[in-house]
Amino acid sequence: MGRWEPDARGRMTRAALELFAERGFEQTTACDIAERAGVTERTFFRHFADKREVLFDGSESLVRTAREAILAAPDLPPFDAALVGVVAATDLLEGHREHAAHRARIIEANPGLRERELLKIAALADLTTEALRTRGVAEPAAALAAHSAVAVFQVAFARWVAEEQRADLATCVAETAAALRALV
Amino acid sequence: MGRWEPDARGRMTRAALELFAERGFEQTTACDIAERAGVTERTFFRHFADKREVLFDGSESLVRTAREAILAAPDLPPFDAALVGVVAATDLLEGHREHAAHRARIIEANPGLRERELLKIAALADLTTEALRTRGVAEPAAALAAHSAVAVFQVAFARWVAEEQRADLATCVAETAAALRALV
DNA sequence: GTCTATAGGGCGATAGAC
DNA sequence: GTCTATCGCCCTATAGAC
Repeated sequence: MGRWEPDARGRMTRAALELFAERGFEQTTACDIAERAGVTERTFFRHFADKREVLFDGSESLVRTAREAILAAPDLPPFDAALVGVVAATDLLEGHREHAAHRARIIEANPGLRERELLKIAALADLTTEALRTRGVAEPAAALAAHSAVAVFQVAFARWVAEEQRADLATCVAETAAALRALV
Repeated sequence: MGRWEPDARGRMTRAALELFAERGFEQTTACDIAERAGVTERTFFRHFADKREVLFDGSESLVRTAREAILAAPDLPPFDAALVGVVAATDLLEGHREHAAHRARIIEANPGLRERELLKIAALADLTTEALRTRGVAEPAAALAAHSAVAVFQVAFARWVAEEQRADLATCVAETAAALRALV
């Protein structure tokens, strides 16, 4: 057995989610999280640029999945291509509605966390724009299609976790996309 | 003459813009800004919740303008009503292209500032959604129309400050809105 | 205005993996 | 030997409390 327990990163993300739920984000110090995970505070900051980042550990793979799906898709109109990326990203969340809702509640309760989430969503929009451009879509169509698809994702996600509906996320996205088309 | 120089708030916002441009956001402390503005650090934090906030002093009136324009508008389809709000907000920026571009460059260079800007944009989307709902628009149409209009604003603003074009902001918004309609 | 806790970066030491 | 993860201590700026 090694000198340290394995999966320090996973232990830290789980500890953080627990502590934020128990006593709130602001009332939890980076030191508390590190302690519960069995590492030092300094190790925490080596894995995560700041305290908020520990809640967004999976976001990079989500964005990468969207990007790759767009690049691999058949030839489609810009908005449809952007939706392909969003749908691929949502696939990673499907089946984890409880966890997503739990996490969303923590983020909603703190403006600083909301801020960070918006940055991650903006990154999704930016990478989607870039992927569309790689597929030959010109500006401003690429940026507009990307922002619209991401707006669909946001609205659909909010409805999905709002508990009233039991539909899966893919269905929410499809319905919301149809609603947008009817609207503009 | 009073005990203190007037317009401490204005002096602080100007000092901050200067210092951020001269040496960057991170290399400027709240203390530096206060010093150049001729106030104490404590006074700075009395006016602004945190260091970033000093760059977003006008954003509240922008959002309020958008909201009031929507509530005062004649009866329109949801997306058109949302655009009325965006256009009203952009009126406040018209004629200050140089200043807007300068400020945008500072924000773009710092992820933390980008984060704050996204929060302000999200506030614009949220208030627009709420205004549309007040006008009788149901969900998810209200949220989708608001997000789409704000996306148009973001893309149009980016093109406006990108220097190549000399068109005014209202023209950029109109063209971008037309592009979105053609797209979805 | 003063005091203080927390965030978070710098640097060197240590101990395993290769 | 190099590379990488962890640790410990020092530091400053932020931002809230009194």
